[in-house]
Amino acid sequence: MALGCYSFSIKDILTRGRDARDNIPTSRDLTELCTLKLASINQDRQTESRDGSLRGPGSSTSDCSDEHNRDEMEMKHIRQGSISSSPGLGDIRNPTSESGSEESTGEEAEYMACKKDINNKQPSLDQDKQREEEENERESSYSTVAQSISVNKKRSRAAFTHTQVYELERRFNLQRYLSGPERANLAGALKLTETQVKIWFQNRRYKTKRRQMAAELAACISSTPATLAKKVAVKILVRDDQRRYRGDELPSPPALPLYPAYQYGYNPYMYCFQPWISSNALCGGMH
DNA sequence: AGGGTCAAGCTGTCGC
DNA sequence: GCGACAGCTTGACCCT
Repeated sequence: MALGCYSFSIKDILTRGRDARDNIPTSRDLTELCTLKLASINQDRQTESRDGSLRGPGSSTSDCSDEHNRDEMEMKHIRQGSISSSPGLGDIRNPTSESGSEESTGEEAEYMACKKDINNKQPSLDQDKQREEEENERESSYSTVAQSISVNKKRSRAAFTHTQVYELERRFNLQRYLSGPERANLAGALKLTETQVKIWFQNRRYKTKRRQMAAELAACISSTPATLAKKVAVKILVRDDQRRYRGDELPSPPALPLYPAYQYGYNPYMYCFQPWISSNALCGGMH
């Protein structure tokens, strides 16, 4: 059955729309898409490295030394503030690290509330320097604000500075996985915690994967719906006014359970098509 | 108000 | 058992 090529779960139905929208590049995404292009080049090498020996590419011994040397050089540049387009890196401050804890706190929530106005007024990368100056001003008063306000348990989300994100993105383009020392170096240079760097890379990998899957799916569906529809195998029952099969040769519908998969305890919508299947497998499988 | 984004939370898996 | 990962989900923030 042709429709079997597209199996899906209820969960997919509920979330696919959002993922598809994720694939639509916003103005902010345009920058990311440029960097993703380079990232995809490195992906295979990183994936090979990751799947190769130890878990995690950064753990591979040969890569580790090279990457580590490069890492040291990068960190040296960062500490010297010599990286183009990222002025004032040495001034990077992070609210969570300022609070002395890896977890988000109520203090941070207060900080973020203060930060909100600035972020609204300074959305452009061109104004990064001015924004960071204002952030530094604000952060100097942050500690006193945090001390004076009772702890609010409401969960808050740390917003990394443009410079921090820039450096994270730049590093992500170089390598999708970081070893422990590399992560520690990067975290130290960006004034983030190792956990924050680790989580950022996890989220970034997942984001990239989601967009790739959505793009492949969209491209495949838009290019082949007619083809898929044509590839339904149908037995010719009558040709030239003559029956081609005897009655007992035809499968009787009641003999075929409607959803046989149910009998074996797995989702009938999931048995054929995985949404992350490659475009080759999806498009080429029917030819 | 509703939807998008994203850091962080949660769960299960895997290698050591 | 621990740490890192994937694959989501949650909740706060932001934009229109």
